[in-house]
Amino acid sequence: MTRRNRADVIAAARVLFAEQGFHGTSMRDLGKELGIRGSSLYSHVVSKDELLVDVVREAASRFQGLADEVKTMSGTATEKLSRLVQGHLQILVEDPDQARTFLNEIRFLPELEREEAVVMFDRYQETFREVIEAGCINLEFRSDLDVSLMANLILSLLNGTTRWFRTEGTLDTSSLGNEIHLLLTDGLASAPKVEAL
Amino acid sequence: MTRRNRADVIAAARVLFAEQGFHGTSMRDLGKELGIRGSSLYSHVVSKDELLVDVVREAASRFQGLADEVKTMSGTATEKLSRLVQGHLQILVEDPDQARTFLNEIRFLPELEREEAVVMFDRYQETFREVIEAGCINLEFRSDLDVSLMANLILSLLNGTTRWFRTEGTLDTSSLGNEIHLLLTDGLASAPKVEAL
DNA sequence: CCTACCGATCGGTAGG
DNA sequence: CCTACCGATCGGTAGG
Repeated sequence: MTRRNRADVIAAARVLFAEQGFHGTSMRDLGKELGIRGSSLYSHVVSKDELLVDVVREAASRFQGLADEVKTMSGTATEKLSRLVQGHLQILVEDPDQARTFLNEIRFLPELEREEAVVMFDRYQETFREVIEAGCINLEFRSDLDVSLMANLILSLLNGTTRWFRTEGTLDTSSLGNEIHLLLTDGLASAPKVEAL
Repeated sequence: MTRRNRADVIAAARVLFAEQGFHGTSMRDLGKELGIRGSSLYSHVVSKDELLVDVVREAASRFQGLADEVKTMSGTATEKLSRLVQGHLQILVEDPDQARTFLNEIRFLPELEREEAVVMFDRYQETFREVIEAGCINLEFRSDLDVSLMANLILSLLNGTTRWFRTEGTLDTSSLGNEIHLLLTDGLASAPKVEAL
């Protein structure tokens, strides 16, 4: 085994913060995961808090990237929503530990960084609101929708998948995305929709 | 101030476990919340674990109660789903701290109690599956639905509301329930549905 | 319900 | 990256 670097330490933090929580993980736990002493981590990192900050920031930047992509994308609101759903799921699935740490441990960040993360996530959520709003205006979606409520509901649904969706199962990620998008646009009900003119 | 009892200690645990997490809350924190020493809690409770067990069990029993109600209820699948949505939300809203502790801290239970809680929650989720399944069979819902996937998605959406829904806002709980039920059955899309014969 | 205390563990530092 | 160590805090007990 070669020497560990900062990236290794952050990788261990993603895993253990996701599994045991930030407060349930000690620096010695992280060291054990890497085969070194807890105190040795301080040659790579200045504090335990910093590790959480790093994991949350890398997740936030992924979400930001998706938002930027959708903002410059052409297509209907339905297509943009589909891309948001698929892209969001992809981020959750590509690194589930990073995603779970982001979702569950964000509240344990130092105040300044927590506020920063909250602002970032609201900017991200704003993209959802814009897409839904556009769909309401051009009548792809019901025009009486509570836009920010719907954004909250959609994100709740997507983020909740981290609690039970496993790529090892029979359903792959893009199929899950299709199912979710269909549920969001058409619902569970069986009657086929009449096409709007 | 009169002497505190076991119920007071559990009440404090609901609040602090929800806000700071199980591992982020010390017995001294709980004592401070009640205006007594941390060590004094041990005249009401045998361990810190026991507090988490109690909070999780009381939440689980509420969900079980809702499941029992719906199982003996008459009506269409759509009506039963609506009752599950409203009832589930009511439980989350009536004691948000209890609900958040149940949802987020369940993984920190001692193994035996954790498995017990997982079984309980699956029994509860089974009620959702039964209602969806019935709706698929009688064509209220699309007959090709992946039933257990839909149950997971619906519960993800409902449980996610604990992260942002506040009763102090403009939207009351039953209106939220109506919005969610409408989203689940009919989706976002604007075209009116053709009635099934 | 309190004081006084236990051994274990915490995040982190010094010095190599 | 290690050993040795710091003061603070942890869950919990004894004895009143």
